This record gives sequence, structure tokens and C-alpha cells, in this order.
Amino acid sequence: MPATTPVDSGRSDRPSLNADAWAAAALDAIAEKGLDGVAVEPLARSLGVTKGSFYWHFANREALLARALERWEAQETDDLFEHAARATTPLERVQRLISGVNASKRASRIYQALSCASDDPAIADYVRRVSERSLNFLIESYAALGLSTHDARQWALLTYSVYLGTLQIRRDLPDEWPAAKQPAFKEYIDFLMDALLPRLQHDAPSSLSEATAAAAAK
Amino acid sequence: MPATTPVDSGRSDRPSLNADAWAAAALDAIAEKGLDGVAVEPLARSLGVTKGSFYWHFANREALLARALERWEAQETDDLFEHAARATTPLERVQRLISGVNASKRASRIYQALSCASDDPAIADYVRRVSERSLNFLIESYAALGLSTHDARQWALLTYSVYLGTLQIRRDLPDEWPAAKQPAFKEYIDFLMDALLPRLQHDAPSSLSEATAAAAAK
DNA sequence: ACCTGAACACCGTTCAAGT
DNA sequence: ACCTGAACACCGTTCAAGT
Repeated sequence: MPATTPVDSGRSDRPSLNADAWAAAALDAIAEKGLDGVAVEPLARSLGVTKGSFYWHFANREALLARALERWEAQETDDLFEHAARATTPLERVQRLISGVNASKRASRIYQALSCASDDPAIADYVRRVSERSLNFLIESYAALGLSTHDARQWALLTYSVYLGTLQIRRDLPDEWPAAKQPAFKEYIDFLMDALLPRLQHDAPSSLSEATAAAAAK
Repeated sequence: MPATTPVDSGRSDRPSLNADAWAAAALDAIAEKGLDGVAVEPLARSLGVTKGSFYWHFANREALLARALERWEAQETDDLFEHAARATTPLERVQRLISGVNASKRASRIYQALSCASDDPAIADYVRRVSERSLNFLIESYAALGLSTHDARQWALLTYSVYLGTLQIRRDLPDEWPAAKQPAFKEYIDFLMDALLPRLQHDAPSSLSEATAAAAAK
């Protein structure tokens, strides 16, 4: 990991571009126009330089993408979990993660653009690591509810599927989706919370696997 | 809808290309390489003509895409529901739809490529119609279980989210996913079926909304 | 009716040359 | 150290010209 060498020493009139500035612009482009929005020439234009100068900072477009994805993995992703992780009960962690799908439009757009291109080897690793992080967050949350590792994993996969699928439906069927702040939205979230939590609320297991889990927990 | 005028009258050595041949090739390209795979020049090469000839059949790339999506909506989509619809019980319909995610690699790849580009106005309508069809299929299935329209809709949204999210996870986290035919796969499907069906199996509602639904059913 | 071939615009990439 | 400008390849699009 090369440290970001701060080049502009203070007196230059226009702080000359560095790799991070390009990477930030690329990430913005992903959020606004998707992966195809990361185009060297238009990006150069919007940064006020010629496309030729790009190739002093990067070997090629793929290298720019890599740098942008590093930024994403290191910084933006944290916001996805921060709010949820601050919750005190594991139950609320899951709830916050689900209802937080609406939280950051930018974050979810980037997430989706990358997910949709996760068969591209240039970005597969980044998506895989962030996805694993999300899944592990959920597994831990369910485990904290008293589920066995095995059961927690199944519930986490289910919830993560709903998380991703919900993002998708909101784009495919915008009309079918209640706007946040609408009563129908809260009602659906409540429904989801009921469906996505094993019914062992605090002390009353209501299915075989839940009873097993509760037994294993203490 | 213009009827496909069959032009080759029988004696031509190489049956000359028509719009449908281009559309079929475009749909194949979507399945294999995604939307960006629909490129006029490479497609022309693989069809053994120059790209110039393409513009006799279509106004532009977008028109080709539209024709390909018409094919998809009219034909390929049916396969998605056929197997599920043949099931006798509504319960099995939902199960078949879910476990059928693995059924056709081609179908799911096209579906995903298009879903991922559903913010593009050129394809939004096609995705919306097919998505609505899927959702309605699920709503009907749940309604047939005895749920009210309102409850059926909520369960259908949940199940459809899982359906889409599962497709996504299988790409993002291939390692986390048990191969079909593996015991772990069947076990997870069983878990899903338990989680995605209201517990009113045949006569024993176990929650408030289920009891309400059962009451509304008869 | 269907196709070729040359043209032009746009973007990715290279690189010699500028400051 | 950072950037320009011209070059080339590739793809989308147009169109006159061929059969």
C-alpha cells in the first residue's frame, strides 16, 4: 500500500492533480453513472486536464478503478455498518441494517453498480470482501441472539439476500415500493422484522431449530 | 408489432440476415457478456458481415436492444414460470420458483444483466413488466394459501427479494454458496421454505397476521 | 432487398515533447 | 513532477455506392 505522497507544497496556484483526486472523481462517477461512467477522457475534461495527463498517474483505466475501489472499501463501506453497529441489541442491529437500505443513496448506488459487475475479475475481490464483511456482521448479530453458528449463518444469508434483493426491487419496480416516511414503508419494515427474526424473541422458542439454538446458547 | 417477414425465398445460398437473427445474437451476447457485450461491430464480425449492414436492419444499437428485449419478454421469460406454474399446490409453486434459481444459468444471467441496467430508460420498461409478472405470480401463490391480498403482497415482496438477492450473492460470494445437489444446498432451501412461508401450513395459524389471513380465507 | 467501404466522432492508450 | 498534443486502435453511426 503506497502512502499518498502529498505533492502540492502550498504555493502552487492550482493544486496539481494526484492519484487520489482521480480516484475520488472515479468513485463519484460510479455513484452517478455506474461503472461505465468511469471514462478517462470525460473524467479528464471535468477535471480540467487532457486525457494524456491521466496516464502519468495511472497505467490504465483498470488501475484507476482499483484505486477507486480501495477508497470505497476503506472508507465508504464503514458508513454502511456504523449506524447499525451503534445499536445496543442485536435485534436492533439487524433492523437498522435493513431499514438503512434507504439511508445513503450514494452508498447503495455504488454498492449496486459494483455488485452488478462482480463477474469482472478486476472488481470481484473488492465486492467479495465487502460482502463477506456484511454477511459476517449479520452472522454475529444472529449469533448474539442465541443462535448456533449454523443457524445464524442461514438467517444471515436470508437477511442479506433480502437486503440485496430489496435494493434491486426498488430500482426494477419503483412504483411497488412505498417511500420512506410513508406509513406503508414502516409497516413493511415491521413485517420484515417479524419474518427475518427467529421467533425466540426472548424466552419462547417456537420452532425446533429455535429451541435447539436456545438450548445451545446457555 | 411488425410480423417477421421471411425473406429468404429458398434458393439463396447463405440465408441472408434478418432483424430476428440480429436480435437472437444480441440476446446471446447479453447472456454471455452482459449488456456491454451487445456491440455492433463485434456482433457483425461474428455474423460474418460488416457493421455497415447492421444499419440496414436497425436504426441504431438501441433499436437492436429493444428487439432483443422483446424476444426475451415474449419467449425466454415464460420458461422462468413454466416449471413453477405446473406445481399443484401454491406452496410448491413458491418452492419451485426459489429452488429454480439454479435452473437456467442463461436465464438468470440475462435477468441479472438487465436488472442491473434497469435505470437505463431503454430497458426499464421491459424489466418492470417482467418483474411485475414475477411478483404477481408470487402474490397469487400466497393468496392461494389463504392470505389476504395485503399479506400476500408482503410475503411476495419478501420472497422476490430473496429470489433476486440470492442470484446476487451467488455471484458476489460464490464460495459461501453450496452447489446444487450438495446436501447443504437442499438444507438451505428447506430453511428458506420454512422462513418464507407463513406458518399457517394447513390449519394452525401461529401469529396474529396469519390468524387474520386464515379468517379472511374462508 | 441487403450489403460493402469509406468516412467521421468518441474513447482508451502510447509517447515524445513541453514547463 | 506533471501536463500537452498528436498519433493509433476500436466501436457507433452515416451514407453513397454496389449487387
